[in-house]
Amino acid sequence: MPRPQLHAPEAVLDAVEELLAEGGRAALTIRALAARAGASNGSIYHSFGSLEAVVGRAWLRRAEQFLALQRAAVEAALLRDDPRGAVQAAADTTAQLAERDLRAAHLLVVLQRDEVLTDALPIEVADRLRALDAALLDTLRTLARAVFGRAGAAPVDVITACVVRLPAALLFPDVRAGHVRQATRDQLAAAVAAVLACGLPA
Amino acid sequence: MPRPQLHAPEAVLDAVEELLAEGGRAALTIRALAARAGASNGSIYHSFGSLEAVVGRAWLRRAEQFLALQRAAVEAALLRDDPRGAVQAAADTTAQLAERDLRAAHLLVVLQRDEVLTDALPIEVADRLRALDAALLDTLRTLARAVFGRAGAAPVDVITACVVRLPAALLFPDVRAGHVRQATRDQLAAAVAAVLACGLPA
DNA sequence: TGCTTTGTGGAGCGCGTGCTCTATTATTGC
DNA sequence: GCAATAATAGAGCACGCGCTCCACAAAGCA
Repeated sequence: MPRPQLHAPEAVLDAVEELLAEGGRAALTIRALAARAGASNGSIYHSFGSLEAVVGRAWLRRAEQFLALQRAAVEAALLRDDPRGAVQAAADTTAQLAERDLRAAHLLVVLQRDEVLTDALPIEVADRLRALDAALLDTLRTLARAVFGRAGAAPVDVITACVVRLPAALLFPDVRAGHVRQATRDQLAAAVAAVLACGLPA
Repeated sequence: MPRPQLHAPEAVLDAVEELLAEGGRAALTIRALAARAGASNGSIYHSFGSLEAVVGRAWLRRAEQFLALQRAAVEAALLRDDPRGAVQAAADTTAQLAERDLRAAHLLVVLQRDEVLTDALPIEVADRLRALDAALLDTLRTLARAVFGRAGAAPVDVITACVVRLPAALLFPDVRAGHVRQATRDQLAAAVAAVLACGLPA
């Protein structure tokens, strides 16, 4: 048997989150990461292959956590036969995640998905990222069907506004500031209800 | 008299907008900018002093345009004694600007204010940026007074959600895609009305 | 026609980056 | 003990970056 692993990959991903929280994507360099994780760059390259792959895995870890939370909340509401409550719950997931694990929410807020899914990612990571895209789209379609009775482009777009864009606008600044205020969540709920009431474009 | 200027500074700022539209901030390098503007890097440094200064001036040009548009719309609505209409108009300003000059709106959407106001900016540019901050805050306070009767932190925060955060969430993706849809503007109007109706946090 | 002044062009400097490469170390199976 | 395996450390490479520097060009003034 070979030499055992000294630095757990999970610890490297934690260091990624620390650096991102402190200085954004620009502060996340191989050297800074190695120093923070107490490893060497050679070691990081041995286990991850590239910096993009490290970022991809860090994002993946949190995005999967987020989507699982969202999916559970949506399904619970749908079991209660409450489609609009499901949309509200889906929209509020970022706040939920921030409550449980602020650093996880912070990562997803600081790094846009498009900054993560680049051309040079290892196939396996890219595949899992695309699978997450599909899972989110599936949730959006489920919500569209539950609220509007169908899952075409227009209904899904309205749901996307409620579940993706509005939370990004209202919750993300709070997450960046380190605390999600109740007033913000109330504003979000009101805005989501209003956009849903707006209905489908003519 | 000295040698006359061969490359108009305005043309360089136009080139900035083109590069930002094509590849985001990462694509905006001195070399790319010089090539696009048909100038040399020496020439650009002679008239601007640094890349940050170029970006600052480009942003400034469009932000001043934006704020003038917003201010005019707000004042018109307030003259009609329509405070909530003034908030709606202020929120819709990005869409208005995109209609008149898509590239101007694009610049403001692609580049966040915080990415522009860095430490190393020339004093004059930094001062004008801070003056813009003050002007925006003034507009927000005016709206807060008109709607809520006072301009404390809480009322201003509600107005900020309506006029800054909601448009960023709903309109910016459309601007990036090159076209602001009417349905999106309707959603924004509904969301703004809902957040206003939500009132001040208890 | 110099002289001064200011804009222009582009070679090149120093630096930080992602990444590679290799010697070394730690572990297990024989 | 010794070979086999794989993780580790870190020097170093190539590259692109912002920026500097200076020789030169184009204009008005004497």
